[in-house]
Amino acid sequence: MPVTATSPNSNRRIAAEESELPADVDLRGARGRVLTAALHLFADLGYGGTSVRDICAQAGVQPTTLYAHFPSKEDVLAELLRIGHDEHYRRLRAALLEVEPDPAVQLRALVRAHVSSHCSFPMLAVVASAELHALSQAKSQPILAIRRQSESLLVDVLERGIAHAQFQVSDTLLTLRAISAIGTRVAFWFSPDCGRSIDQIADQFAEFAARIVGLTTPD
Amino acid sequence: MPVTATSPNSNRRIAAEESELPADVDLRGARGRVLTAALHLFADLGYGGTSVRDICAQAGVQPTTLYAHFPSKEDVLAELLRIGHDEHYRRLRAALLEVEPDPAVQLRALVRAHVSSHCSFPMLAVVASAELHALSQAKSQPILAIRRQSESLLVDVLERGIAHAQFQVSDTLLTLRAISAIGTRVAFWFSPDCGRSIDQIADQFAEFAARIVGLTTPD
DNA sequence: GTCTATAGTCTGATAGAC
DNA sequence: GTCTATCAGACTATAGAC
Repeated sequence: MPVTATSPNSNRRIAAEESELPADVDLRGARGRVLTAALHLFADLGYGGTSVRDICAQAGVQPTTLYAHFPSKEDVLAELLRIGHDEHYRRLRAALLEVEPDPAVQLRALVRAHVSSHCSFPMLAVVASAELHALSQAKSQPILAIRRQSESLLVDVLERGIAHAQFQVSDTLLTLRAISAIGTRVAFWFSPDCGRSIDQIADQFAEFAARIVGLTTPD
Repeated sequence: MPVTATSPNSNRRIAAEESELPADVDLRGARGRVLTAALHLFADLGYGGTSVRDICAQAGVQPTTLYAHFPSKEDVLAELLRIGHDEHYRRLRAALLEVEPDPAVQLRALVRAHVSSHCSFPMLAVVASAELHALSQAKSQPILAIRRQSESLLVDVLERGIAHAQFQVSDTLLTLRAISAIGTRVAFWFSPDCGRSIDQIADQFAEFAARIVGLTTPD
């Protein structure tokens, strides 16, 4: 397949134009509209580049209505990050539960879930990976805890694959970093118009992860 | 090697504490101090989270001195992004010129340069990958041009490797994205204290890139 | 819960002395 | 080129009516 859709002249940091929040988030009412508006603006302009007025204007409410639902602008970001990290962790865990306990199979399942989660919620993922630093230590702590849980799912699979001599890997941390990075960056360039389905991308990157740990594919 | 140094409780988006600018940047005088201060603050807090007053306070000059050297705060960011992209491109090109014209060798050389560049200038790299969106279209255009040049170096190598049937790759764009992502994310977690040297990381990730394109290593 | 009005602060940027 | 002084507007958040 040729190289296309390389987002040539735009300096937008996210290719996706639309984005959903996970199904369990209540989008009705002002609170939901504020969350949706904040998600779009934080993804596009960053937390610091977005004002409470911007969020409320896009949500179709007055600038003060935000404060009826959230203590502060920072808490809106914290809630979006919590939603995103929670959904991501649940998808990873669900993917693991669906497959047989073979490290190679589990690795592919985890990477597929990691990648498809970033494709399904690109704005949440961009905000999660680019705006966490805007949160105070106190508010980022529970989110970092979820992130560590998700990371440990992959670490455990890598370590089991290494212990079973299925994976040829000399440095677990670097392997973790490389495989994670591939998925993390997807959120920034994926768009439904990129010519590949989410499943195609997830399968391809699961294959790359398998190759990284030294699994060879029967062609 | 075990998993360590996973930056447990910090929500800083960059692990590196110190960062140099490339050697050809003049750090003497107020202009250099403003650039250095802005680099640290943009990397840590983002463009929108940093004020002109913050930059000048850290640089040890009065808030107006910035305007003697740059037309605006945005131009400070633009200059940092230009420096970073320029240095990155020159390192990629130099790496290519040093090796024999074999796609497998060239791929490893490019990835080593890509990774070591992000390790050597992590703050520049973080700002480049996380703050480009803060620039207006007009000011981001020349920077995006450099980025496309750098990207095409890797694309060309991938396409030659595929044409020579050395690489087993079915989707060039996804391969490009995966390999680029591994290097891009390094800037966010690398620190001299992470227990690996820049060369070790660059070599390991060059090996991962080789595996991704289907090259098998003679163990 | 949503509004109008606004407090108090910080913002990027400029004018003009030296 | 660096300073002091400052403008005009935008910022987050609050008070209080309905």
